[in-house]
Formats: sequence, structure tokens, C-alpha cells
Amino acid sequence: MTAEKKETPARPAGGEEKKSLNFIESFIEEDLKNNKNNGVVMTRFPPEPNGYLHIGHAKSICLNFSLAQRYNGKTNLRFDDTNPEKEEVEYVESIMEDINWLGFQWEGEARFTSDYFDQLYEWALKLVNTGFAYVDDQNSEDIAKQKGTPTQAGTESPFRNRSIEENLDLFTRMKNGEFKNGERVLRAKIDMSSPNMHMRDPIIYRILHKEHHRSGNKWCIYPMYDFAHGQSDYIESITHSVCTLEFEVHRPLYDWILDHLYVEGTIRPRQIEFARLNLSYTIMSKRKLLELVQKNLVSGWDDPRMPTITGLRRRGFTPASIRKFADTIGVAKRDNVIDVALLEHSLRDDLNRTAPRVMAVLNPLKVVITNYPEDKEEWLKIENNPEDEAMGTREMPFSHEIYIEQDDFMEDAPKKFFRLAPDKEVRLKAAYIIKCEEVIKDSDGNITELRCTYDPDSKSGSGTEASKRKVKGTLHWVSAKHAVDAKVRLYDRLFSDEDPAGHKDKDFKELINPDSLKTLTNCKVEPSLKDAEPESKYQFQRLGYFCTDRRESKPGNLVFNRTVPLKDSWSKKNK
RNA sequence: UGUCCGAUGGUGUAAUUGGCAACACAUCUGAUUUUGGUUCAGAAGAGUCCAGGUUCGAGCCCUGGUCGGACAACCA
Repeated sequence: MTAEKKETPARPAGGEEKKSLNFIESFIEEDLKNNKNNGVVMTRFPPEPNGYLHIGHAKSICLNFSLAQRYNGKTNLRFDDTNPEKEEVEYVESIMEDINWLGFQWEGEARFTSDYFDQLYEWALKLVNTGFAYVDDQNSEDIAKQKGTPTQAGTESPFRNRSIEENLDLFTRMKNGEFKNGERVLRAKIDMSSPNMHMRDPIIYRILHKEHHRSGNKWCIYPMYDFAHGQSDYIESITHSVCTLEFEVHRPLYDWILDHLYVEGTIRPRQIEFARLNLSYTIMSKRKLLELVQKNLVSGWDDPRMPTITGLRRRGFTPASIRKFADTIGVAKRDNVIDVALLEHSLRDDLNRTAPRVMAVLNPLKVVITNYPEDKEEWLKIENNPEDEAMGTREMPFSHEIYIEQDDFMEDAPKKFFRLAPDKEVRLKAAYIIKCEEVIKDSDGNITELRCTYDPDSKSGSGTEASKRKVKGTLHWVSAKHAVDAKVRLYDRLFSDEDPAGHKDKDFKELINPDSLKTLTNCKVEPSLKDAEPESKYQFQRLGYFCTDRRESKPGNLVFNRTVPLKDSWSKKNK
């Protein structure tokens, strides 16, 4: 059972542990075994540039690129831009940026379906010439009426049996701009009684007098998705055209069209469908996401609460964590809802290893160390990441007055409260053990200050008996006089419902989490953060992972976004 | 009422192609810890939608159901 077989099929190069194949990989290996495409694997990611990419697209991107990588193939980026009414260059640019940020590089230049318009037109002509396409003069309502229903056959168009010559003439005139929008369409002649609605003489070209973001005014007829996608795959020699499940019913049409154009000896693409990603506590619909943006329910496409790639980036997600996530969720054909906790897990897993630890106090409470000289300060050495010694150490100032977290003090503390309370001791991380001697309050009874004493012999790492004493709690802190001010945004999930789009009786907007954003303006961070560049990632010790906002944070005017809190079994226990 | 697709712990994904269901997340213990983090050890949780059939043996094959999803845009 240990002996390796001599001939391993075209498996991934590189010593990757054997993992079971997903169904797409099985298809690919089967094709490879049958020497179907001369051993070549070519995939593509084909977004329509009509919006921003989200985490669901990330799944598809990771899938397409990793499939190609695994079988020594390549991946194209192709913009499916056949509908000039919805598409914009702004989106083209954001999509390219997002893919690169995720860590992928497509083969050669980005491609555009619009670059193939000439070829597509030639193919349409070919269908017309062979009697497999005809021009229909009817308007969309009439065509829709004749389409039938899923359970009832359609009826044939009165224009279905025009002569080839007439079709040719009409189609040419469509192209030449002799007709207005909607006056004519080109249809494939297939089968009006097919149980598959997409085979009932689908429209393959329509008239649209509209400037295209790339081809300008060259065309006033545009191919429909079904008459563009498969051929584009074919032009690019895509071997495996991976798309989501809703296109499954399009596959017969995809194949029908290819049947009529295919040239022997060329690579023939194969469409394979997988289940799109659903994530709990969020929505994935472009339309709904757009609504959030347009109604100012979020600050934009890159609002850190958005499931867009640019939003996740601004929130502080790492590309590696998203790739890991995509790999972990796998790919199959059944509908699924992934728990956001899994996304957060791969994030924390990555950040735990890579994010330097720093101290930041979000809700400061002043602590005066009464027996520490007022004019004294000392710089204490502290590790940057206990998970990775190579990340080194830094120094942090300690002085007479410090800030601790308000949550880290309780006047009447339960026995399990390991933090500061009257007459109790805690360790200040990397510093000293202090004891709370006195609680100062204002006239309203609010705690304004704590007076503590410190044990001078308890300095961390000093090796003294006192330094080795076990105290139950360790707090983060910041020296008051050295602290740097910062604004911190505490983000939480955008929706308080697991499936915001899944309620018939409730609009998803009603389910927005009212506490999804809390802004704190009085935060105190350690001085080493003073010059933090935008998009820097840190672990605020004991609090969570935070990053400097890539748009608004500047050295001297720090704005942090909470990416994700640390796991917290304490507050969980107290719920 | 049609066609296509799917159904495995709370959530995902596996199961050497027929050999008594594994991994991850989530949950819960305990240990370690100068982060109530991490790490480590462990627990609980499905008998694979249902009913038949084939077989020595079925999550995998067959038959018939049930449930869920997709499809009737001159969108992609």
C-alpha cells in the first residue's frame, strides 16, 4: 500500500500533500488521461465589468487560477463586455486591481469579448448562411409570448422560415444601423418546443445604438451572452470553462453553438458548473450591494463592512487569508452557506503569525503609579510577536501615569475577574506588577482615575523572585505622556441576521446591524505607531487585529479599522 | 405541469470508485500561557433524505418517491 505507482497522471508539480480531488479536478484529470487537449489546461475568469468584485468572485478567481496552476496551465482574464448599457471602465480597473491584490496574475494582457466582435459577427453570418439563424421582426413582447413556459412548448415565429438571402440582407442592414433599437433581432433556429427554454430559438444578436466603452460606435448590434461566451472561450483555447450553477441550463446552447463553429483539431472548451458561495450574515447580490451604496447605508463599495474584495481589503483582510479560505471551503455542486466564522478563522490564523503586537487603549482610564517617580521614564523591551522570534523586539516607555482599558477595572469584581480591582494586583504586560490602592470618582460617581502602587522588583524579564510571581491577570497599557492619539473604528458584521436576503416578509435593509460601526475618537496608542503607514496591520494586544485605514489614516492622524476581534472566551462566558 | 441539478454531524468538504463515515470550522472540557490570544490534549455531535432492490457487503450501483435549487431578460 505504500509503493507509489510509476506513472502518476499529470498531477500537480511540487510536493503537495495528497488531497482528494474535487469534482472539477476529476474532470480535468479524466480529460488529461484521455489526452483530450494535448495535456493542456487553460482556464479563465470572465467578469462583466458592471460592478465590484466580492468574496464570491474571489472563490471563482482562486478556483480558476489554482486549477491552472495545479496542472501547469494558464488563466486568462476576460471582461465579458457585451452590454454597453451597464459596463464602465471604472469597473475594469477595479477588477484588475482586486485580482492582483489577491495575488494572481493572468496570462498576457486582459482580454475583452468586445475584441472578438468581428469574429462573432462572422460566425453569426455563418449561421445565417447555413440556415441556422434568422432575423425576427417582432418586438420583445411578442417574442416572449411565443416562447411558451417551462411546461408549455413555444410557438414558432412567423419570420422563422425566411430565405437565407432575406436574412442575410436584414442582418447586414441591422449591422449597418438601418433599424432602431428593438426593431429586429437575430435568433438561432433551434427548437421552439425544447423543454429547455434556452433552446427555444434564443436571441443571439440585438440592436443597441449605444457607445461601447471600448469599441466606441463601431457597432450598433451586440451579441448576447450565449452567443459570445462559448466562442470567446473557444477563441482563447480555454479547455475548462468554469462557471456557476445558474448557467447549467445554458450548457446545451453553449455546446450547440460550438457544434456549428468547431473546426476539427482545435481545442474545444467544456463548461463546468459549481455552486456559488453564500456566506452567513451577509449578502452577495450585486444589485443589493449596489443598493446599500446608493442609499448611503454604507460609505461606498469599499466600506470595510462590505463583502467586496476592496471592502475586505480596507477592513484589513490579507490576500493569503482569502486564498486559504477559498481553498478550505472546497467546491461542489450543492447549495451551501458558509459560516463567516470560517472566514474569520483563516484571517486570524494568518494575522496571528504575521501581525506585530502593539499596545493600544481604546477606552482609556488613567492610572497614577503613586510610588513611581513623577519625572522618571524607562524604556522597556517587548517582543513584537511571540509566534515569531524573527520579528524582533521594540521598546516602550513606562512612566508615572499610564492608561489602561476601562473594561480592565471593576469595583465589585466577581471572583473570576482576572483584571484590576480594589486592592488587587495585575501585571502590566512587559512592565511591572501593580496594585490598586484607591479609586477616584467625580461628583457623579464616575471613575476618573485609579491610584496604584507598583512593585519595583517585579520588572518583566528581570529574573528576580518578584518578577516571577504569578498574578492572574496581565493588562495592556500605554504611558500617558507618550501616548499617541488615534481614531478607531470598531466594525462588526453588517447584518444581524444569518440570512439577510432570505426573508420574504422582510427587506434585507431592515436587518442591518445597528452596531456594525462604532467610532472611538479618544484612543491612546503606543508611540511606535506614530508614523504608521496606511494599510499597516497590527494586533492590538488583547483586543484584536487592526489596520490603518488605507484611505484616511496618515502618520500624525491615525485612523484604525478593527479587522476582527481576538477570540474572547471571557466575554462569551459572561453572556 | 416540463427539463436540468442537488441531498453526508450545527456549517462546509471528504470517503482509496462497493469494504462498517474522515477532516476543518463552530461548540464544550482540561493543560500551558506575562495576550481570557496562540498552542496542546480531549469530548460531544451524522449512520449518509425516504422506501424498495442488486450484493457476502451500499453513502457510493438500480427502481420509485420526497424535499431543495435553477430555467420563461433584446442582462450576464
